Amino acid sequence: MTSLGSSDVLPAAARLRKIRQALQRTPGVSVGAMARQLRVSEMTIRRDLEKLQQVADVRRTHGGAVLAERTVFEFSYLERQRARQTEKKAIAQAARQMIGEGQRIILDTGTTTLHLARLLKDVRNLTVITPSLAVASELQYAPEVSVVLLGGVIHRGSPDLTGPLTEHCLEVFSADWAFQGAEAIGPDGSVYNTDLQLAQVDRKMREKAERTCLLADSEKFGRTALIRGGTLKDFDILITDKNAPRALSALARKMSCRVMTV
Amino acid sequence: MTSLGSSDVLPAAARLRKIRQALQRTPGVSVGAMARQLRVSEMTIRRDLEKLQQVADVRRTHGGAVLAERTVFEFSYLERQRARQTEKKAIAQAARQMIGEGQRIILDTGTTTLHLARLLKDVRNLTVITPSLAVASELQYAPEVSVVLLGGVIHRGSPDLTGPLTEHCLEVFSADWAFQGAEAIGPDGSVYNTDLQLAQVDRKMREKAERTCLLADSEKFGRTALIRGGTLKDFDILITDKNAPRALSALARKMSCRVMTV
DNA sequence: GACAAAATGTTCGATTTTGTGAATTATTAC
DNA sequence: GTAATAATTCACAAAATCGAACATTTTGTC
Repeated sequence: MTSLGSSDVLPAAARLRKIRQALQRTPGVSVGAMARQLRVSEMTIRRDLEKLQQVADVRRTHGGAVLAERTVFEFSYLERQRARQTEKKAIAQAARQMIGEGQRIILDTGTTTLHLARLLKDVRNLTVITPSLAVASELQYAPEVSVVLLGGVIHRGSPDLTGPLTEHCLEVFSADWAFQGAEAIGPDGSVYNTDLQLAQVDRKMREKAERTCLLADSEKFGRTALIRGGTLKDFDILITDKNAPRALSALARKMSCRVMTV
Repeated sequence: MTSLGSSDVLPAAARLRKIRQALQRTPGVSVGAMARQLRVSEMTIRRDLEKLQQVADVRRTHGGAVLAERTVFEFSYLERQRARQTEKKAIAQAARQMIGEGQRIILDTGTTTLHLARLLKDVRNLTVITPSLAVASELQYAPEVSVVLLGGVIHRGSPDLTGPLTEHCLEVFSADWAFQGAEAIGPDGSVYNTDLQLAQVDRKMREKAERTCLLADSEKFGRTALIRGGTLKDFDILITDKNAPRALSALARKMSCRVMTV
């Protein structure tokens, strides 16, 4: 492949082109390989790569070079659980029914609320307030929906913003609904989060919404987690699935929280 | 010495990409398989995975690694930024020199500031406050940098947050530096933006920073744009490139704005 | 051909990356 | 629960790579 044409050294410009081509084919080139292939010293290749880095989308690395990354902005996170997708979708569907045109709603972080976000793309004149980059991303192109992203600190590997700034942002809003998930719901009706900051943000959200709704599939019941962020009393409605424990209805009623089962 | 075989050994960075690609194809990779496939020791793969976990959407597992779920914001505006790349990079480099460890800086929206963001990944103990999803995305995996995303409304097709909420968020901060771009700089030293909200947010940023710096390549001079957001008086330093007009220096001096040319 | 300028090659100490084996920790099987 | 097995981490030595300085070759110009 390299041996076509003259086996002599190439002019500099041609060498740069060859390096660039090689980069296009493979995920990266090594200084040594290029030097051998183009019959020049390694130092020359290094200087070439330095040059290419200046003028082209080539990035120098130890041992060689790679092509610069494409420019797509992505936030990534580890999906908590793929489990219970069906239940979560059904719960989201039920929540969707409660939202009307022109409303302002607060959508919390979580997989269930993310499902809900997907169902909101065609609600007319809707305002969605959220600390979740995933929710924001999901709705960014919905023409009828305006998305307000709350401020906050970005945590590595997590798709949501939390912290004092997030609470501070919420301060200025008032919404028709707040939809939240939970990590666990104890047998006494306590609602748990994994994280203190998250719990505080959640509390503030409930303050700022006229009505509040908790989305929790049946797996969440009877467990606990690190932070007790509130109780069922704090929610107007709880939406869950058919596998939720029997005792739940009575418990919720005592705490003046309506239960919807899907 | 280099003439030995080993023609298929990739530089480290390329290996990281291969691993990431493999991860994209299959739900997970094992340390052993990767080591065999890439002809390196398992220890090397472990170190690679550790690195990937730090800087990318990869999560380590016992025995291998998996890909974290991604949230993608895609914006098309980057296409036109090809122009003046070299100048913008050089300007960003100069700005980088002014930032020290442990500082808090505000980074505005724009392609030049995005270039600057790329140079900040290894600044220790840095806090970056920004309304730009692109900047936030760029720095989300920098282990030493904490990123505060300001709240605001997401506009379709634009990777940044603006509006009253953004200003409200800025209220609580105070920073060492504010770095901003501009759409145009008039012959009288007026600084122009394309958008009123952006201009207002910019003004607030300057209020909240001890020192302010304007990043503008020479193409911006002598033009105007929709909104007059401020003047060179509002900036302590202007960084530009060699092609900037001669008159600029005198003009800037009159407005007590230091000029750096790269 | 003679000269200067640019490009390339060489050498070498410093730095980064990699491999190895022992000690430690997690996972699995029982 | 415990033992057996696999994976991980740690520390250190070996190997590869880097870049600067200087030597050498090539190129362009008169």
